[in-house]
Amino acid sequence: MSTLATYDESVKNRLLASLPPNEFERLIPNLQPVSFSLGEVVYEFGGQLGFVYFPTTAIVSLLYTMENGTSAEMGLTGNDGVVGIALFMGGGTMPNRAVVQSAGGALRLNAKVLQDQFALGGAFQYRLLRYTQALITQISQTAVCNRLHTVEQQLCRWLLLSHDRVPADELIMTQELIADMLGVRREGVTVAAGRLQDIGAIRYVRGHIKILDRVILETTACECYRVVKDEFDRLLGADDPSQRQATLG
Amino acid sequence: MSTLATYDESVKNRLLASLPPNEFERLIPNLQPVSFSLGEVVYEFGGQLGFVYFPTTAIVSLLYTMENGTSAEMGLTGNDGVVGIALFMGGGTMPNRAVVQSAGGALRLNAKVLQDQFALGGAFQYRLLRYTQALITQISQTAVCNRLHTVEQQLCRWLLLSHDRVPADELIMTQELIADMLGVRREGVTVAAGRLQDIGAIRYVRGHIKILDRVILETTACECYRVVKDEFDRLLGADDPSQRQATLG
DNA sequence: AGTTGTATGTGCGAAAGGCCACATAACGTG
DNA sequence: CACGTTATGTGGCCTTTCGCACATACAACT
Repeated sequence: MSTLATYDESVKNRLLASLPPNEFERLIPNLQPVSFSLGEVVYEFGGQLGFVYFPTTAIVSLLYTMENGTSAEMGLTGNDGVVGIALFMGGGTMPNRAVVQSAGGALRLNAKVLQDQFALGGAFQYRLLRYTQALITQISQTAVCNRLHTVEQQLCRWLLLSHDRVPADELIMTQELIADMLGVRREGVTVAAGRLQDIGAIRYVRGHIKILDRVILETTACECYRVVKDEFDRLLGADDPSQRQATLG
Repeated sequence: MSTLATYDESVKNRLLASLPPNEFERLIPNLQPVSFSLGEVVYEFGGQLGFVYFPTTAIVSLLYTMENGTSAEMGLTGNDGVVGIALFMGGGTMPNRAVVQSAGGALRLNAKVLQDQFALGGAFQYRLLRYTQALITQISQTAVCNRLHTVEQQLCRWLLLSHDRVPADELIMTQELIADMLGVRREGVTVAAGRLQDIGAIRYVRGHIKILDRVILETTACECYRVVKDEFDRLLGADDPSQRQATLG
């Protein structure tokens, strides 16, 4: 019934693309391309997941929502990772929501297949766990950033993280939504974005943000962006599966 | 050379105690009891770990330190978990520090043995990953809490989390150190702690904090404490390894 | 072209928390 | 028991952010 994913589509997700050929090809017949629209909810607080998703062009935000309705973003997953880590970590559900922050495609993988492949302990397991560790770093740094840095710094960090995960220089995102992500007021974002526009780092019109100068953004951002970026590069970049024995036949 | 851990000591760590007898007994000969003093650094930013540690009576804080020296706590590990997840998650190092927040004992396990046992994919792997997921929840909730809640609420959350992990009603901890953990000023803690003392929740004298009334603390705390507590109970409480196939012979 | 909805800009007062300076109080040590 | 050290208490001033109210501006559709 469902369309099968092609090789070309599957390599767009860097986690999948980093797998050795035999594991990669074993997965392809189980991957189904899906399309996410802006604002779509991938999973809800405590909701059981039937699939994990490997974004190709979509970006998904992990959001925590408080009882009083305020929310904040913990992390971002793009074509570098996977949404739904609770399925292989063993908990089944997570106490947060995953919302599509940038429309695009993803490849979904059935939970049962995922768990079977994970249990084999090969490069797939290794990659999934390393990605999870990178995600932990991102969440941690977000926590610190929330505590210690200004809205402007956080906005820069957020713009850079998002920009890293889309192919274009334009982000489709209103200031209102960014405010929700950062857990601040919309007005605070307006003011900070206005400053960034004044110094020529970005230009924005009604929900369309153009990244003009990454260098300015990087110098205006707090160190948090770089720490997260470096750790992602370290953990997901150079492929060195020899660091761990492959228990694969 | 090193003393071996006894059965009685090993069951004091709940993660170890939850293992089926065959896996538990296989680990015991590899566990060495160690003793941590207050303030001792278990591992540094980026430092290679030779061991993981299963606290029995000690409590270990995971701290992020900024370039300007300010720091904040991401999570807390007591006898419910393990310190050094980077060793089985595959990254080797983590960009944070682990500091002993409450002196006490732990059991250490050699990295190589850990990885070999982890690769077997049995209940041990299952438990370690579930604990890691619980830790992710704790870190995430800390992030949100930092963003949205008052120092007083955070102090309550912190006192409750710490109290859950020690056998006594007294915490050995100065307000200065608590301020570092929460990423706030020492004076802010003084004021908040003063209020909690006024309403009869705690009593403190020079680094000795007595928990007098948990109910008051729980009502004064934000929801964050309960969310984390519930998730820990769900993930680490009832033992149901049948949710995942044991690939053990 | 006008209307409507959504997005953004701006200006207050209030609150929380940061930074600084210093006062008090407990404890240990000689 | 005098002293220095460490821990806690307090106040004053400043910055950041919040919360609210409302002004403007762009975009799409009739």
